[in-house]
Amino acid sequence: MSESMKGLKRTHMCTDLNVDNIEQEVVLMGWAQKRRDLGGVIFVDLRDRTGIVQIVFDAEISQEVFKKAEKIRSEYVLAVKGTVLKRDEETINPKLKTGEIEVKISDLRILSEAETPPFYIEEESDVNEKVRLKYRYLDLRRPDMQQKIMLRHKVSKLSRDFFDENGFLEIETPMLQKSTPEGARDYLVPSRVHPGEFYALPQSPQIYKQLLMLSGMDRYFQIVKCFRDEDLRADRQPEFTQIDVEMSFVDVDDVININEKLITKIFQETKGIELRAPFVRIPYQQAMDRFGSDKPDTRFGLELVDVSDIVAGSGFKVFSSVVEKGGSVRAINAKNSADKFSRRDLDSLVDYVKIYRAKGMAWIVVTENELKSPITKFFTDEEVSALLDKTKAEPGDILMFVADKNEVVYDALGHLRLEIAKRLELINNDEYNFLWVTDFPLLEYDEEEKRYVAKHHPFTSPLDEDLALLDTDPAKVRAKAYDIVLNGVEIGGGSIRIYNTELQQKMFETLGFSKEDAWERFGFLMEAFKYGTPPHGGIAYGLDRLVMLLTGSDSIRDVIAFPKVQNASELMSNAPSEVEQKQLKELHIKLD
RNA sequence: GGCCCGGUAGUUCAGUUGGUUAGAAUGCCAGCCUGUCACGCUGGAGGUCGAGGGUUCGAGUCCCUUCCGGGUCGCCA
Repeated sequence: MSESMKGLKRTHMCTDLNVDNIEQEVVLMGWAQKRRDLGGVIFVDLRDRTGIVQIVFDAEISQEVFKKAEKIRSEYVLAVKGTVLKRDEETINPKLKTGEIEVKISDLRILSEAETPPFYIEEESDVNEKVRLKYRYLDLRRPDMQQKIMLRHKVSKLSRDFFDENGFLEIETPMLQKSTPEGARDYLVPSRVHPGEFYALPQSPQIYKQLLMLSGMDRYFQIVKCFRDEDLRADRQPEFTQIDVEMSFVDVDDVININEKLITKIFQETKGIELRAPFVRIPYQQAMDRFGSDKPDTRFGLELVDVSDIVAGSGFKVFSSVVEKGGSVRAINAKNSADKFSRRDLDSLVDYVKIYRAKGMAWIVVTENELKSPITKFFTDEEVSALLDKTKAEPGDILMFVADKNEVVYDALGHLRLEIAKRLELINNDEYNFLWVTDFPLLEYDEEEKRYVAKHHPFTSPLDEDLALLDTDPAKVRAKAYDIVLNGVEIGGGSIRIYNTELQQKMFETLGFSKEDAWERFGFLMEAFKYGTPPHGGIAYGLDRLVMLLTGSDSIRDVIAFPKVQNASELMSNAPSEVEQKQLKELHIKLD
């Protein structure tokens, strides 16, 4: 049975009502959260996206309405007309925003009945995510999910308003574009009219936004879906949303300044948090040396200490040989952890660093009277005291060492640092530490491909002072690239771009492209640069990650209305799926 | 592709060394109940123990394969 809502027009959302509405006749529409039938009186919690209000059915008002109210079950959709009443002092519910009032109902329509949902619609539901995602439309009825989605809207809206006020134009760029196999895997879209040819879904609107600068649009932004066909993580979805930004006639400081204003505004207006700008800037190399990561969480210490010079000539071959081969030995001083980490805990930390390819982890437990350690016996007294000195070790501390190629040492200790902080509960969840990591390397050497690849992307400009190194020592060239990091999460990244044909071509050469190959793939861009290109640069934010952090969620799935699961499928609709032979034939595709 | 964790009523979970008819809470259904808001009381229904195979007199429990979900390494210009 489903009744018409004809003649009834909603006057208020559920939690619009308060003591100012007393005696008013109102019409509400929403879902029955819960029915409490006491025999002669029935209470129903009526819910919409604003929250809950209690409605009351009394047999004395109308037998007919009362009979109908007895049929109400969870998640029935109701339209009700009634009078707002003040609750008696002893029946006020302080847990509800509308707890001081209730609505006595004179007319009820059951607009839609509902099967019993597979899980109860409530805040902080502990239901398995598998079930939640299969019934995502029900999951999204839960108040905490609705708040997340509403906050996401607010961040989008604030961004749009901010960019509009600052002279940016929102311009759409193509979803079907040319595949450029540098970087992540593309999602490919077959062309029906060009047999054997494919479009790619954008990994980012990078080239188009640069061309928009060349077109004189001056300032661009777009809140835009991007696609990468790579394995998923808690903070990685195959389709995700970027706040994409590009500006003309700017250098690094200009981009950073305006973005600090954006972030400050978002935090002010969503969380009421007053951030202090300018944010800290840390050059990439310093970030690696101090935190072992290019996205450091600076809410706690535990910084890395390089002890290579102390152990280089020591009798401990594991350490000295690593230094000889150009690697390093670095340590973290876990302050005051000696009574918190048992031998077994240390063993588990040794296993932990092995995830990141470290071969092991040495440790020294410093106590009032002695050093407990499997390695101190290999060092002279002078070496040991130099180690304690440099790491500022005091009784109660534990020193943890990893020796390897720099890359491995950074990775292992960078993650170990986070793990120790987690275990020692050093992280304050109410703190929001923003910082910029700057001066990224332009290139990194890819052992597999035996060539340099762009660390950011191939359109990134080198630092002016490093330009000459491009010929002599490409690995040393730093880029005008910057990431914005919040509490150890990279929420955005960008760069100042190359804006002339020669440098762009040289960049492709350095990346090992033949001239023909570069022109075949990116010729339209280099051709465009010939026609008068303003210096330009920009940034792109991961909107999902930003909202994840703003809402305190553990996964970006919680801030995306209809996310994919780990194998990139969608549990509700069961996408992807096989298609009909006829469709394949039209697309000139034969399956292997 | 690798490693780790999980899958038992609708839901959240328990299930001992392999041993009777697989339990609890909650939800659901029915009846009663005029001030509840985790309403209460009485009664009831509800299970392919993810799937397939194996070991065994006997498997939710042990073994193999496989599917599904989560985390993570690789990967993510």
